[in-house]
Amino acid sequence: MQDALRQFKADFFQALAHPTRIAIVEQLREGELSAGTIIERLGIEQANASQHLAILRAKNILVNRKAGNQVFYSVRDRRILEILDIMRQYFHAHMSEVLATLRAIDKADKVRR
Amino acid sequence: MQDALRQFKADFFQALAHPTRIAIVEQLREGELSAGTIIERLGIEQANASQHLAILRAKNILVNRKAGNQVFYSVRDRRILEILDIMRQYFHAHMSEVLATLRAIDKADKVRR
DNA sequence: ATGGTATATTCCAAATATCGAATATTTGCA
DNA sequence: TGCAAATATTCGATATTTGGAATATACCAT
Repeated sequence: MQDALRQFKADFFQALAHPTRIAIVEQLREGELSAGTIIERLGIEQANASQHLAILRAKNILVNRKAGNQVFYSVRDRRILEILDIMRQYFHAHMSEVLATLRAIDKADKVRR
Repeated sequence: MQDALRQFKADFFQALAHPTRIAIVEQLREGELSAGTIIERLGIEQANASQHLAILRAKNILVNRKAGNQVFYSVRDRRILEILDIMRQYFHAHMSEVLATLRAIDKADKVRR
């Protein structure tokens, strides 16, 4: 049983373990948005967005509502947003590491060019 | 910059996206433990434990302290435990899915046998 | 019915994560 | 010094994740 709980938690974290999926959840902080709006705001590929949305749906982090042509997504449980809030405090407290991440990304960009 | 923050968050979630690593952090809830104690309590391979500990160290979720022969690990920031606490509320609220995970694991076990 | 718009799914290749076995490193002690 | 205990690292095989291209599906309007 303990194992199942841990697997459940691990699955949950795995679902959020991608910058695009974090970005999607953050976009939905204020309320539901259509898939198209999310794609537009994040500037990502349609297929890619749809795959990430499927993952978030499968883990029950998002729920969706069809309205005619469109599909509107929203965060199912506000505790998920609470977790992201704590995360924000957490990395404000450890800003130096965030900056290290930033520098690493910048360096990788330079290599790529 | 926004991207770096998201990458940082994603890395954090990724670090916790494994049942063994969740178990390790939970073991450390009450305070530091040696690597050997963690291995003993979880009943996992030494090499495997060491790899997971390395991941948690790399993401600064754990800190370690050498004392002679042994290495003691502890959770660096109690906000990490807060996040796990919220997770507990979260899956109590969604126990039916936890049970579904449990059943899925059970089923997989049966197939394996 | 036909075409257009919105979204989802499938397929494939590259990248990454995982595990156990073997090996290496560090430290304490005879 | 040399051996044993504790921990870390490397390596190779396998599994999972990821993104893009192509394709499929659902719904609406004409």
